[in-house]
Amino acid sequence: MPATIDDVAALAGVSTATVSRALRGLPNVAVATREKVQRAADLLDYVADPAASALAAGRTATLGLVVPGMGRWAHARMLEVVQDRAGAAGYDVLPVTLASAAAREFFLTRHPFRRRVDGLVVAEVPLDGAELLRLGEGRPVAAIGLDAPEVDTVVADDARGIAEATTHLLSLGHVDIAFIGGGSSDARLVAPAARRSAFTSTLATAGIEEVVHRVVESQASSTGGAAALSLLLDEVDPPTAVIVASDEMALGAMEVARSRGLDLPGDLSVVGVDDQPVAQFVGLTTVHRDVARMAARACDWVLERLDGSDVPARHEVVATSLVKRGSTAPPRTR
Amino acid sequence: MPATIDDVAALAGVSTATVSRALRGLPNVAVATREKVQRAADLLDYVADPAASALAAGRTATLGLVVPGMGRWAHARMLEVVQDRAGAAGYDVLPVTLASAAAREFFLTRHPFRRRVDGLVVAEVPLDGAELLRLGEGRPVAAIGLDAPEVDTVVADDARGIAEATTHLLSLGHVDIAFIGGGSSDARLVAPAARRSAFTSTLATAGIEEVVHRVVESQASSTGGAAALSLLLDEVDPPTAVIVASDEMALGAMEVARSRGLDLPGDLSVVGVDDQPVAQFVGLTTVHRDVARMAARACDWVLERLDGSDVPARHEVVATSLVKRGSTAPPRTR
DNA sequence: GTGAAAGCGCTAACAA
DNA sequence: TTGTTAGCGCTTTCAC
Repeated sequence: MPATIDDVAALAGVSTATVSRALRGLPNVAVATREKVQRAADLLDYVADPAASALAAGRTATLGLVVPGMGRWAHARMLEVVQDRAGAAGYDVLPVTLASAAAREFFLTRHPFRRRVDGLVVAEVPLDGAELLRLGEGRPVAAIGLDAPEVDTVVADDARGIAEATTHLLSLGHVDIAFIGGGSSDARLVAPAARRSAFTSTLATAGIEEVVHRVVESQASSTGGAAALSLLLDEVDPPTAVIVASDEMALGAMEVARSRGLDLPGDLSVVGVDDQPVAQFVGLTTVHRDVARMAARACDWVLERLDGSDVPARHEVVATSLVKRGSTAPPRTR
Repeated sequence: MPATIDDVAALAGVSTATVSRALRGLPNVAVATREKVQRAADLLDYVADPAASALAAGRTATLGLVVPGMGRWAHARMLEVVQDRAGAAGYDVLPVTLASAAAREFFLTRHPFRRRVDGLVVAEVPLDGAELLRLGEGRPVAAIGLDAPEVDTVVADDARGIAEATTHLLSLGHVDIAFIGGGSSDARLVAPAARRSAFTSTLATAGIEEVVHRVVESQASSTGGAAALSLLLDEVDPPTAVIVASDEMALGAMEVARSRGLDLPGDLSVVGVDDQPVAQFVGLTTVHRDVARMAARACDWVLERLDGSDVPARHEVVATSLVKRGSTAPPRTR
């Protein structure tokens, strides 16, 4: 059996309260006492039982991270970042995957996070402000990619990035551009709608009357991207350029184009979103999103509130930028 | 304040012991009583405090997952799979990243998992049998990609896959083949050494005297792959084919080759390892590893032991297979 | 089938 | 500065 606080107290010749104070670095402990306790703890290889601490203190020292899954690079990266920041502050992070509406409903009604985490960051899971508050049950919540005045939020400036991408394609001379959305047209996610409207309004304000454009929706996976582009290529007059809602989808789209014998970027320019490491290595032009920064912000905000900060909800927009690579070029004149 | 077991007991008109039994589905509870308790719990939106349960029962209902990081696709996927299996059995999963030797040392000596998880799966973190046992402290441990007779292990048949890949290149007519390893030549990881020796011995037994080959080591990232290939291409007589220890590294290598004006696969054939989804979309020939299966096995084994099973340590080798795609072709005759 | 009661190992007043 | 003493909210014998 592992040593308990009583063992340490006995060995150090002090009370358990003193051991608790000394080991947690609380003030009002004599230096000599603290050292004595520390030695005893080391000797016994003592580690406080997190469950007992949590029960007594009412804090679990863990943060919840709610994501739609680990399949997308961005979400895995967010976990890394949150683990890092939270870990430095002494918190564990408990990730949870909420992919389906059923899973979300279960979480909202059965409260598996109740008394299990001290605060949570929710990333790109379609939940509105009221739902986030319900999820939080009084604990600090920060959301990534969601629009909720009630809690801290950080979102990427997707609109700006897509507008840039659209302008880029127009300036290359494309007049027939398509947009492939990431499926989840759920209004609670800010990115999908922002991207779509940035695309259409940029084309509209470009003032080029003869620009042809179309918007299709598909699943946010490489398969989804492939399927959507297939549809577009089947049309009588396929687009010469396409903006795709994520790098994963863009890769799927590129593969379909190649397998149909298209020359990239000659026959088709492709733009993605995220700028995951792979994008660089396949030469994909993409809208860079600072995923690490978003995750760090959200995590830090939760930590701050856990530390007693009680400011009104903050909302940050993180800049995006278009990274031009080889997957975009002027359209081949037919 | 959330409802406690006492609230439920009072509302249902029974003792807390009965509530505890009823809600956990234990036997020896009258049907009527169970329903009454369930109704009270629902009404009060009651959820048992995990900390209190853990303290009282001595079980945390959470599994630890130790990985070198979330950056590689394979590890993110393993987390997904373990979350899935463990979740179905009522366990949370607490992932922990152990990248540096310092972090491993900290974990081994400070026991942050003590009383925090009931069992753990360790994936591709360089730890030997004794260290795994230390980490486990009596709890069930399953390891992925490690060689430890003391605990359950599951490894991919990397040797087989690399041998197949090598044979494939030889049969295409390559006589100058290089191997780029994943850096961690740590003997506690089985894959690196297995791959290297499979490569060299396959070439040796091929009996082709004039085959030129070299082995270099680099970091297990796209940057690492790029750097290693750069070195090889700088040599007077660069290889016509290269086997790279992961898909990420392979992508980096491909990018370097292209940026030097090489035609792929004409001037250089590339083979990766893992077969992550992206590999398909960039047409990368690669050694498929059934990551999901390995994770599921490891997780299930831990769960079984938690369930009381006490069989001797099991060791499974999961088959690999070469997936041929466009990144490999006969060498261009110079 | 159900209840009473004794902890699980720690933290946090409150005293001293 | 340190010790005493209640709990924190459950689970689990052991009676009944």
